[in-house]
Amino acid sequence: MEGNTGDTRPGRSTRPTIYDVARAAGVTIGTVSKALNNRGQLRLETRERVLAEAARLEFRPNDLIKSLLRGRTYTVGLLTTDYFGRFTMPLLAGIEDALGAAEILVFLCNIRDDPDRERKVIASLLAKQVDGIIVTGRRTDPRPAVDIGRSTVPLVYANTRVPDGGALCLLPDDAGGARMAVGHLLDTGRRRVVLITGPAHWDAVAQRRQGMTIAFHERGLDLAEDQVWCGPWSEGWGYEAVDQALAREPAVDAIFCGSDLIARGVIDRLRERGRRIPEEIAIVGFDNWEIIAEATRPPLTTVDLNLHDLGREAAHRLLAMVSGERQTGTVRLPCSLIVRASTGSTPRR
Amino acid sequence: MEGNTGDTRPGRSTRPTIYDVARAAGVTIGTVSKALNNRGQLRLETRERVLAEAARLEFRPNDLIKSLLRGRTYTVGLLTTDYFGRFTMPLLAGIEDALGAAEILVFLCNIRDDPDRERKVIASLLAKQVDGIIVTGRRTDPRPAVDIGRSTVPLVYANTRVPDGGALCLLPDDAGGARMAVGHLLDTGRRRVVLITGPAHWDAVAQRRQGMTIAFHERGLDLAEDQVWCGPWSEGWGYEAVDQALAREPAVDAIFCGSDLIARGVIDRLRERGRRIPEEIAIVGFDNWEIIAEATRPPLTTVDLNLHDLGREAAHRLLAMVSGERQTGTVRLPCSLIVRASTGSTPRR
DNA sequence: ATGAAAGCGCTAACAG
DNA sequence: CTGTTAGCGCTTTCAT
Repeated sequence: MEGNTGDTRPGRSTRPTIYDVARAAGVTIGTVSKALNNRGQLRLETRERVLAEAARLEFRPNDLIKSLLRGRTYTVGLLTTDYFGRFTMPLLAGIEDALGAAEILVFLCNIRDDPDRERKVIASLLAKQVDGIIVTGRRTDPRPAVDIGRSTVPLVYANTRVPDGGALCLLPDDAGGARMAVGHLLDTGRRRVVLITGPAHWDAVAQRRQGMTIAFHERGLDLAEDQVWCGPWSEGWGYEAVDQALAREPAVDAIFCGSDLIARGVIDRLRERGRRIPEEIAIVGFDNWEIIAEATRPPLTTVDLNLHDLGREAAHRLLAMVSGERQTGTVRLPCSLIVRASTGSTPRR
Repeated sequence: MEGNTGDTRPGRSTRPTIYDVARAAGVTIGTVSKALNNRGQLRLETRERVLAEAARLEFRPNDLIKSLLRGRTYTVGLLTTDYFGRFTMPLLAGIEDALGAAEILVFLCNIRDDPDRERKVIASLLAKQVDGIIVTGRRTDPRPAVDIGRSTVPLVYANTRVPDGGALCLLPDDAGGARMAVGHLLDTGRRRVVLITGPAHWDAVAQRRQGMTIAFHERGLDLAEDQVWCGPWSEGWGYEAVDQALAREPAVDAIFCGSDLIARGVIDRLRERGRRIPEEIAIVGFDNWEIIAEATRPPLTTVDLNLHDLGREAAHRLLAMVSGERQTGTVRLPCSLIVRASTGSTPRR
């Protein structure tokens, strides 16, 4: 006598329900509910018998109904536009940490920079009654706010932001990271530092440049316009930019790169040109993309965006909002400097 | 008069329900249901009035209830162990393609090689009544089957497999990809080809080596033991292995690499040693990790695992299983050869 | 200590 | 053409 054997009610699915357990244990569903949820007053013997039957039938309560009753589904949506997952996956790991081991599950939706897809995904998430939504992106420039209509689902932007001041946006502190990185270069005696970075109109580029400027000012130095080289976010650009930078200022003793990929191109070109790293020129990257940063020769000192922490923070705050707290504003979370051999321990001068 | 204004039933949430629409339109919920779902016989005027009220109230039907009624949730679970998302994200994109634009949503769960976490995630997915589960992994070696107990949720393994013959496992055709890659080398006149690859005990390594052997045999050649170099999956290994391989056989004219990362190390070392690519030595990689493969100098000919297609196929088959079809066995899906400059167009001999 | 019954929001069969 | 009602599987009073 297994499963639903003997069940006479029509239209039943094959999975055992609370009715099956009740019948098997010779009690009513109310009693089963109490036994399973450790509520109410039950004789120990009854409770145990119910539990035993539930286990024997491999009864699994249906969360849909609990959700219906509680008004919470213990699910959240994560919107991303990041095809390669470089940003999304660490963020997701942090989010999962904050949401507990499978306590709350995450719908990951790639909206692929398609507004129509975004609309559909939002509609679907809302229909599925997610407890909250986290929106993330590849870049930190402002994007249009997600349109959730009259819905009041908690919403957090992580590694992206919107013009709307009522929204909560969590971003890495790019400027702070750059300030640390360049501070490290200056404090180890470098003086002719240039910046080779991505497109000037990117928010992250501006932020990091700003951080570099601050590091300079803090030491009574100035960052000149011609020490900054903007180009595409590619290894190839780093490679090319080295020639341009050295042509203008042959005595460069440090290069701060806007990304690890750019740093990789920079290092390759410097080696080809016979410049020793870090003895003659120190290099710092940005992203701590380990597969790159640990493979350069020498390994690359770089800034870690701490996206895992950012994800955790985003989820924590989302949960706070679910509990009724109001959270707004733009928050910058600290980056970390990961020191490897490309900046050396002993400066040249 | 907006939202729930006037609602007298107690314990109501803030979101409008079908009752609100019914009252606003001056009909009963049955009529609203028919109007919203385009079912039954309704006067056009009534239907339009209901729709108008629903739109005005921004009524969004609650999928939880539909799921309850239909016995399907239009959600699937995706289990992964891939922290960086290199394999997961393309797979997910393919899965999303097959599942339609937000028709079906995906719970992405990173189980981090933790059996306990896996158990919890499975329990949670089953409780949430997912329509199916796709299990993926970083490597194609057999893993223990996922334990879903007495549940009958459709299950597909993608880019990973289990010993259980009753399961459906979808894998890239590593051997076929290697055969194409090496065939390409041999057909463009290379004869002294070596393999620099990952750890010998990885299934993918064995498969690719097997494919290479086949390509050799098809042309009446043999792959000798000493033409194969196994080591870690790292750029550093590729770099080192070049020296070892050239020491044993200085006349090598092609290197088939087990991964793009290894190929990257190989290319770097060859350039340092002054060997011209592809004139003297042709290089083929594996993975088509574009950010690497397009940045090597010259750009890398490599094998694409077509994970996007694999994801799509996995989801298609999962849906077929949801519809009652039975699917079992291990299926290998074709890889593609992406020809770039590292193999040249004109062979040397 | 246990049973009975209302209800979560909606669909679908059946009445009227 | 529209209204009524019985569930979907479970939790939670309220009776007994």
